[in-house]
Amino acid sequence: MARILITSALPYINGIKHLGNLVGSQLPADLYARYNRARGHEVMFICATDEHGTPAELAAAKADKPVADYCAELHDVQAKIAADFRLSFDHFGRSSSPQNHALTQHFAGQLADNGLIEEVSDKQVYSVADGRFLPDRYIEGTCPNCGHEGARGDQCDECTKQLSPTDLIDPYSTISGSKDLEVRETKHLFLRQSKLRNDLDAWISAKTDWPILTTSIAKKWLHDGDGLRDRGITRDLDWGVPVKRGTADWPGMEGKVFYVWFDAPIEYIGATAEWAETQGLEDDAWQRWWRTDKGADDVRYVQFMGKDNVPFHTLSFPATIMGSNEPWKLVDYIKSFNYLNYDGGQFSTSKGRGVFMDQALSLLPSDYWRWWLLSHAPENSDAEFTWENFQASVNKDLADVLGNFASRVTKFCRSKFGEVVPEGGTYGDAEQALVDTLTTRIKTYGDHMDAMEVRKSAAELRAIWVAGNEYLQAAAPWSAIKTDPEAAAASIRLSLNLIRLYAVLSSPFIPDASADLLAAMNTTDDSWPTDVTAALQTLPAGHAFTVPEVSFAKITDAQREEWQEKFAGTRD
RNA sequence: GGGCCUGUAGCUCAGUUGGUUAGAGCAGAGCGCUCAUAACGCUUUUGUCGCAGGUUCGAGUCCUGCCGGGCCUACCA
Repeated sequence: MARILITSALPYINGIKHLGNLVGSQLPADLYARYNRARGHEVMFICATDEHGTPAELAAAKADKPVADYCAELHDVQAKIAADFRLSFDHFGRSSSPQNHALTQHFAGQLADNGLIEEVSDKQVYSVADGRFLPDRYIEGTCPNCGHEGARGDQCDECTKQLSPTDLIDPYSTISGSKDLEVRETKHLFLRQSKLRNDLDAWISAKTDWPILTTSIAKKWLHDGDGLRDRGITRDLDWGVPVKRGTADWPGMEGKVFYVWFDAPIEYIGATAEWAETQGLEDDAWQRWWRTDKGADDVRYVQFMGKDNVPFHTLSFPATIMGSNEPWKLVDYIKSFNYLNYDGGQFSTSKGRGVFMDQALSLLPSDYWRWWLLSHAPENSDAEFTWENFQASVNKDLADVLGNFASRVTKFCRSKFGEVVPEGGTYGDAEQALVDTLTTRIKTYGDHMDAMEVRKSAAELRAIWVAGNEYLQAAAPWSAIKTDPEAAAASIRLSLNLIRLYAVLSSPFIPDASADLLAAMNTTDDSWPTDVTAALQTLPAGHAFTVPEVSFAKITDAQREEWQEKFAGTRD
């Protein structure tokens, strides 16, 4: 039994995430977590809300709530939706937790002790009306290059020129619209990750089995221009982890907090500590996942994230870990994803374009979304969600191939033998051929899942479902029943066991339907098949079952058109 | 501007270190079955592998150039 630590990139706190966010990190991480649990491994699956930073403060202000209250509320909202999507986190934490505060301050202290923190005085734009320093992109004005009037302080979208806020003509705050801006001097801590460049480069270069997407982004940052640059890790904000050097005050840093991108990945550790607390366990319970001197040596640590998160997970966070000079667990594998687009354009949180997690669940059960999203995961390039494709895929795969199989077998059995596994007959060549096919395919399925090849796993699972229909067609118990009832009984006995097997194999993708099928088969045996012949004898003759409800109702053309219309515009 | 990814059947995608007649699912066509959510099974049509050169006995695969799509470019997170 292996021990596997799985983290999903932290969803930001300022609202409900869309399907593109979901498929880029949380959902594939859940697939991997469920699969490894099913294989009998010890899994720690961690996620949390990322709660600090300017957008959180502004969202709270807009909602007219104290930021702490706002984050607490949105955390609960996100936790509820995650649970409804059957994301099986062992703990869904908060980056604002006391554990993360302490850990973040601890890491900063270690880094400072090791000469990896530098104090840098910088000039930043301060908005008097807003009473805060503004990140570059919260300042807009006229582009000095092309004259575009809506240029942001970091870049002009019109001519794509890189800008500094002070370059802008007639700059104003995008928060208040105020032009009462001034440049103020402010001091910040910088992580001297440039000093770790060679270590990081060697580490990344050794990861030859990582997705190209992951390593190419890391190498770009390592080698671009003068190489990896140092990074500011503090901000002038109220909401966040106060800057401290371990437990001691940090002279000159009063009133400042750590930058959200410094404390967010540390929350992977913090959330595991939160988990221990909620379980009433001591520190060693979480440290055995994270400290190689306390049992984490044999842990395999896998991270899931969208490509936008890759630089922080390949460089900044490892620099924090390495630079601490303490035996913290470094990531072993980073699975990164491209973006999912929506019907010809991008999903957009700010523009409310696309389908959001809560809306999705108001239309259909989570399994529909899980199946489509995972079987179309944007692994090699950006992928696109269209309602036509969604309808066609879900109807065919889930309703016709899998759902109908369970339906035709159980209903036939009920009408001919009653709701009990029939006895009699023996297995022959057709059954052996099926076993051989399944043995091969289940092995392939497992290999793809181990490799986190999400689309290929889905395709193989589907092929396993198809094998059942092929067998049934060849065995044709509806014909056999007339001349050789024993043969029909044997086919149906096998097919009923096949339903149970499908429920087990499918559970990482579609946990609710799998649970329903197991319940209908009146069994709690969800053990992963190692010997297919044995697995297909789990339900013995005489075992009672019930005909399951229709697992997957089809999406009608009318529904599809209605949803297409409904989500074409923007979210209220 | 620079870097990276990508372009394969009508659609969504596989194609290992270059090696025979380029594959899968869906859609289309034909046949079969009738237990089942008009579901299932079998058979089957379609490709100048973005374009143009080059290397090679041999290129979807390697090299160069061009065209199209996308992402990143360090103060959004």
